[in-house]
Amino acid sequence: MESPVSHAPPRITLKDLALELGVSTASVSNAFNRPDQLSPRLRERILSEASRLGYSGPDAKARSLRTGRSRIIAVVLAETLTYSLNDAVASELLAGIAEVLDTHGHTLLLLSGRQHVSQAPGSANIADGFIVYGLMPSMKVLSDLPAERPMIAVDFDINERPSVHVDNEPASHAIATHALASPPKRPGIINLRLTETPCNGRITDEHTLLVAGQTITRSRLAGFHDALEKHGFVAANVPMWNIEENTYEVCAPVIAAILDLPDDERPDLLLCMSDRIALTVLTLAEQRGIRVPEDLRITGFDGIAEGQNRGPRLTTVRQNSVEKGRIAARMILGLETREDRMLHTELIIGDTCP
Amino acid sequence: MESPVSHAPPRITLKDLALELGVSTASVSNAFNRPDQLSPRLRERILSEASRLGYSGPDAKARSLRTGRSRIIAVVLAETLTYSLNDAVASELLAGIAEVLDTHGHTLLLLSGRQHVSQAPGSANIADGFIVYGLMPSMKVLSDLPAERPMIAVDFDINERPSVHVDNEPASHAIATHALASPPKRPGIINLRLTETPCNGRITDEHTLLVAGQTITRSRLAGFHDALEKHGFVAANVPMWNIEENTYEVCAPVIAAILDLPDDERPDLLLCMSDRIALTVLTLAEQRGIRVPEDLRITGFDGIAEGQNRGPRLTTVRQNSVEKGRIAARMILGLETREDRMLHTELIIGDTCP
DNA sequence: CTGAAAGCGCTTACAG
DNA sequence: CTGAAAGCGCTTACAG
Repeated sequence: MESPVSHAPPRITLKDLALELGVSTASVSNAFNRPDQLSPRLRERILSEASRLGYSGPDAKARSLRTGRSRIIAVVLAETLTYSLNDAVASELLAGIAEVLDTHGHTLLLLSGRQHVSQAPGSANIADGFIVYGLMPSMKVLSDLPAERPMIAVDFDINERPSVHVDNEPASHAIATHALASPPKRPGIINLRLTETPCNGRITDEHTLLVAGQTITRSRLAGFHDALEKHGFVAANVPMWNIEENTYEVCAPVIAAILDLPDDERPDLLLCMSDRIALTVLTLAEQRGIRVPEDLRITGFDGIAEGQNRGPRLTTVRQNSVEKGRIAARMILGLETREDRMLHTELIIGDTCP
Repeated sequence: MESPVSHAPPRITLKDLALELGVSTASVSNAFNRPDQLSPRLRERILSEASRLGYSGPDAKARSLRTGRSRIIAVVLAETLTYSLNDAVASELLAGIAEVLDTHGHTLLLLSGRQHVSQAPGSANIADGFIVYGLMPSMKVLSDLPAERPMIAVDFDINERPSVHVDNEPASHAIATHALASPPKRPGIINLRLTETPCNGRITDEHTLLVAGQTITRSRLAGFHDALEKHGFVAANVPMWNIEENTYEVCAPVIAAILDLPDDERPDLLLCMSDRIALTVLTLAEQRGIRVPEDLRITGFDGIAEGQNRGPRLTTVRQNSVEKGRIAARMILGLETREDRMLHTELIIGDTCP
């Protein structure tokens, strides 16, 4: 803190410190890493001298090379970091991961599957393990990671690697069943990233959907469709829209177009694949004087705080993203057996679809 | 990807690869790092053999030791990671930082000033530079960081280090002036982390406030007080409450107590130091049938999306947290001169205090 | 409890 | 364009 930002920083090393003190480098190392390997007296002397000379402990680069471990766990996010950091669900996942890593002396490195192009060799392989969140735009990102280190997939699958999921299909089946208990005239579905090629708007026959098993949104759709069929609707006839990115800005135009349909075409129930989508529907409906739930019922998915700490409260399905993160982190650290996990969700009946 | 999680991973090194190919280690290194240092033919041969043998590039631990640079920038957050990741303002800052780092081939390591206790030597000093966000609970966190590497303070100050701020005092002066243009009967202020000892509720004479210059909320308070005095109020008589953590859960009880005051004691204008606080006031007011803005006017601070993409829209001051992050990141990378910066804010007149 | 020594896996002048 | 060699700063058996 004291030292100014100088051009020739007198970087002091463990060896310098040992020399200065007239002890071996082993003792200095032990003073920092294994207190039981030397006398408290000597340890004290070493630490105080270190502090005096501005030596703040062994260099992490050298230590990680020597020990083969960095105590860093990387989280690889399918989306851009900018998006992920501002998405409530991703943030909760990261919070759960960070909580466990922190408790166990590890730190969190953020990587994106949508990096800037060039990206030379990359510092990714400094990490001791990888938690991969969401369907990667390219599998190359993953194959560049060192295969011998542990890797956990969250919300999608990687060959031979354990994954952590929530029960997407039962969850969306449950919420759709709840919504359909009082029959809508014109149900509609707003999907999230479900088409093979980008589509931000109505899904038509032109579009190919991602294959089941590839994305969780396909499972959510299956749950909706099954419930619709059971309630006498022909699933294929229920209109669907697609949203490319789970942000207000990207959702808004698609939803505006839906809400601006003539009264006799406008859906009176919208099953949304995320709370972000549902909240955007809610805001735009309020702006238009469309009454929720009288004229339009809305359901979400995720159970984020923003949908609950407000009025009207969102009817949704809560997934415990924090716990998802904790489990993934514990598996990476070897505190929990590395095997596929499936978390349960909880139906929350709010005001937007009582 | 193929290889199973085995117990004895046949970790291959650059040297092994060189041996296998019958070339020098320098050539292999150059194949990955400096394409111009060898023939395209040889480079191709090296890369394809590497790929065949499952060598995914030079080990980052060794490279960072050798070069002295890790291409990792650490962000040290004053709050817990769990809190910071779920806070909109912190997330925007991180997004701005990540955007710039990503563009320039760097990655982001998250550290917290409120770590788990023991935390041995720590991997913090693996980073090439440090962006420190918010007043640290203890300065020890900072003095443990290597002093010779660049460090930027955001939203607070560190001796001898450049800082990035927004114009807190003018901003809160401006929004208070706007609010006071139509005179309230009973104005009140809800502060954020302003007391020396924790206080979640009404601030009384018992409490000592943090010193000016130590925290941005003190500057915000100065702006409020100055505007109040100019409008004929005795600042010292305006009731103040304090919130310990900028989350709905922590805000709610304090705000509930304020709103449940008898009608003739309840403030009719609440100047809040964050949008999170203001939004919580809004939600709890709606639940109680208190009309906003007729019975109660509310102002926020930050300009987060959640306060704007909804109805009624929050009246607030927008700070560009993303840009704050971008600037800090550019300074750390040496893309911008390392000097104190002050960003301007923008008054947003929403529906909660027209 | 201490000290001398090897080596983690790279990159980079340097000489050819 | 290529190859031999030094060394980044540590930790860890190992012998004393």
